[in-house]
Amino acid sequence: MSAAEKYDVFQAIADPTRREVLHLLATKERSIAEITTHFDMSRTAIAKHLHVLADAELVSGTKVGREKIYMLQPEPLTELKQWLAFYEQFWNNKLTKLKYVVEKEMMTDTE
Amino acid sequence: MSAAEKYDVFQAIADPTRREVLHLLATKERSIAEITTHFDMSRTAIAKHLHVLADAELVSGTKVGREKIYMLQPEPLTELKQWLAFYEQFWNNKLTKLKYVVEKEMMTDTE
DNA sequence: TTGACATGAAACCAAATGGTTGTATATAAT
DNA sequence: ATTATATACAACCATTTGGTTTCATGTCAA
Repeated sequence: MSAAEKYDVFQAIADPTRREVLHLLATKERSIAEITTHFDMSRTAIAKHLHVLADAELVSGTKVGREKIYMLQPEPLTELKQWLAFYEQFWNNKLTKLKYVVEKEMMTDTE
Repeated sequence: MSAAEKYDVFQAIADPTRREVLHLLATKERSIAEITTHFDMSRTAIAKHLHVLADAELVSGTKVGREKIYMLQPEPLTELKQWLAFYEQFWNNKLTKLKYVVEKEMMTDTE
């Protein structure tokens, strides 16, 4: 069961419906039908979204009887976290500069 | 100059070219032409990507002479960070379990 | 002022995306 | 055995996306 790797994490989370699905699966495992009840679209559409998420390995599904139960697999989000970490230094710099300015102002104001 | 808000951060970073553009702008401000030299596509295509990024407020451009200089605006990434933070608790749980196992092994190994 | 340069904007296009409906198959319940 | 349920899969469709080419405009340099 290798990943076709057609979709990566970035693409997978780009769609708001898929983010909502992830959020639902964060609470607990759910069947396709159960997930569908939370949306205003067909079961097939949701199944497709789940395939995209599974392709990005953000969820995994196992067949239980006639149901397919999907569960969250958050590991691939580490890639996103690492990507973000690189940019954090930039907005942290801004905050640092701001903090410096504020503190300087406080000193000149109060003394 | 309000945001048309057609694109959000999630969509903006979904495209690998746009992520590369962001990475380039992290180093320094650059003109459209300069950015284009790093890619194998037309200047117009890059300009479109920059519009998407600008729409998501991840970059801003100012005209200087006949050039348009774009710079990184990392602030909207905080939204992404917050989104991620929610899911971190899940994979942290897994890591915590792993850490526990490792430490337990170390103790039994070294003492 | 004339030409080269940098961009803007419009028209166009193929492929991908996000949805639908319809049909088939496997499992559960009566 | 029959019916209802849960899903799979294929075909189809409209819109969006990511790219192109072409033409117009503004600015810099000679």
